[in-house]
Amino acid sequence: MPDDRAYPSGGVHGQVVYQIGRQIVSGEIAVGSDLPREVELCERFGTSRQAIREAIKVLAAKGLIEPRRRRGTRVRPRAAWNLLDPDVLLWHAPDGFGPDFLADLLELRATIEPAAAELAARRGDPARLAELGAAIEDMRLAGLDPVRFYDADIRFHVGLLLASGNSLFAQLASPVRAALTASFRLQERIGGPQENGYAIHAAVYEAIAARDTARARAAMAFVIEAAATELRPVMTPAPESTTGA
Amino acid sequence: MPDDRAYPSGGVHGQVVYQIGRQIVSGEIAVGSDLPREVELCERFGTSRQAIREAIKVLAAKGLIEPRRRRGTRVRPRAAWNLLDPDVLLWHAPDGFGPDFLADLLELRATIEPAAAELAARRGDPARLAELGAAIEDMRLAGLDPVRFYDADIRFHVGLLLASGNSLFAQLASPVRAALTASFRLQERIGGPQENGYAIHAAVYEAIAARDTARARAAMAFVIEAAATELRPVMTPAPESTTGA
DNA sequence: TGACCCTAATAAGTACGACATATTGCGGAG
DNA sequence: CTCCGCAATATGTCGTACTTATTAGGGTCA
Repeated sequence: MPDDRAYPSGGVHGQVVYQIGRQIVSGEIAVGSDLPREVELCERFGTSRQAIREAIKVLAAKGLIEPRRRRGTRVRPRAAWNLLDPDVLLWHAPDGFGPDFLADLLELRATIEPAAAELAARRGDPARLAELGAAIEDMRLAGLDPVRFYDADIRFHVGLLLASGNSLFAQLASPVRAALTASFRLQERIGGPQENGYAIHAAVYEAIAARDTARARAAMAFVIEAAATELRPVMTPAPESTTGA
Repeated sequence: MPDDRAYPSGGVHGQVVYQIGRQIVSGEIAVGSDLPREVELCERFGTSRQAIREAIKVLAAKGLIEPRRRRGTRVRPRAAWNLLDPDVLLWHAPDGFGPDFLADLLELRATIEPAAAELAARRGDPARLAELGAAIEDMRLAGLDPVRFYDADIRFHVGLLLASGNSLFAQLASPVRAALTASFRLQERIGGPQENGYAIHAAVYEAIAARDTARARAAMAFVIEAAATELRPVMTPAPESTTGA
């Protein structure tokens, strides 16, 4: 699982970043409310003010909070959060994202990934395309084994963004990975991977390998549409649990 | 200029974040190389280690550097940088992005903005659409005044992303704004705004206001294509200056 | 009574000094 | 020549003291 997130990480301040970050993203600390004072956080976490301050600076760098003199440190509105930041996305995961955010993620995928497929078909680096082919082959070998299938699936979709040759598309690997992970968890409730999963992905790869830009785009759009169709009935019931492990 | 960046900001540590961030992004501190030791940075900036450490944590949170015990703090490969982070983008601006990165930005715009136009046409909040209309009207009034035109232009494109109703599309306001700002600077070399600028933007707005999704998408794609066509001759000569203000 | 200014309290910002800990490279023993 | 262990190094953590911006509240004057 080649992740790019940095928090949670070893070290005291990293733990604090994760704890507070999770509490904010999960809504436990409400948007617009004030964090406890630094000294109070020191007592709560049993750490020095140095560690607390470093954690606050990290969270502020990701747009979650805004420290100000005398007023204290306030949680910024969600629109100000760096939602595409790998860490911020990761902190969403335990709560399952929620139907609205998942829908946004799917729309982003439906927009980006077909374009990425087209670019990869047009100018994709052969080495990258080989990795895509390997991922497809692993999907075939995985059969109905969910773990192997999902792993190969992620490798394919992320690899596609890298193969697009666009550094900004590559940045969207985190949200795509997050969306896939969340989708897997939902799909498991209705019984494992789709039977046609391998076939529709292979169609994308073959179009890219054949340098057929239009077909690559269309095939990829179909993959996303299939995922959206499958998820639609599952994601409508909004989950209420905030205590989920 | 409604910005969402946080650095440069008041305060000592904010200055350090900006200085080092700029040096890394501009290449003055090479990728893969080590930053000076914290104590040495203290002397150089004339600050305490506290401020230096907070700055390092902020830059690490944005993926630029990776501190490690005993080894020191190393500049991470560019692929690890959070290129969509508003601050990281802003730190690119003084160097003019460079042709490759600008091309990536344009591809991102060409992918995202037509989709955003379609979504805005489908379900855009009337209040947001009104803002779009106001921006269009300002573009008309601006005539050939570059400053007014560019301001309205940015308001239109950013407003469109907000009107899409997708929180992740909204996150891409920063890169879009960055791309527009960079484009303006290049276009000025070949003589101000395009004459048909207002007309092609107005076409997008009218399609959205008429809730015509297909026309909105097509009109927006045309706007981006026009911008790309106009920039193509200007952005090929790679700028050499790193000393820019 | 109401508006205004000044003061004091507050919480983040900065600074300095010390120690802890992980990691790497070097040198000696086998 | 290999391997083990020690020492050097740079970040990580801690504690305390002081500074500064900001705001709330009280007191004064019109």
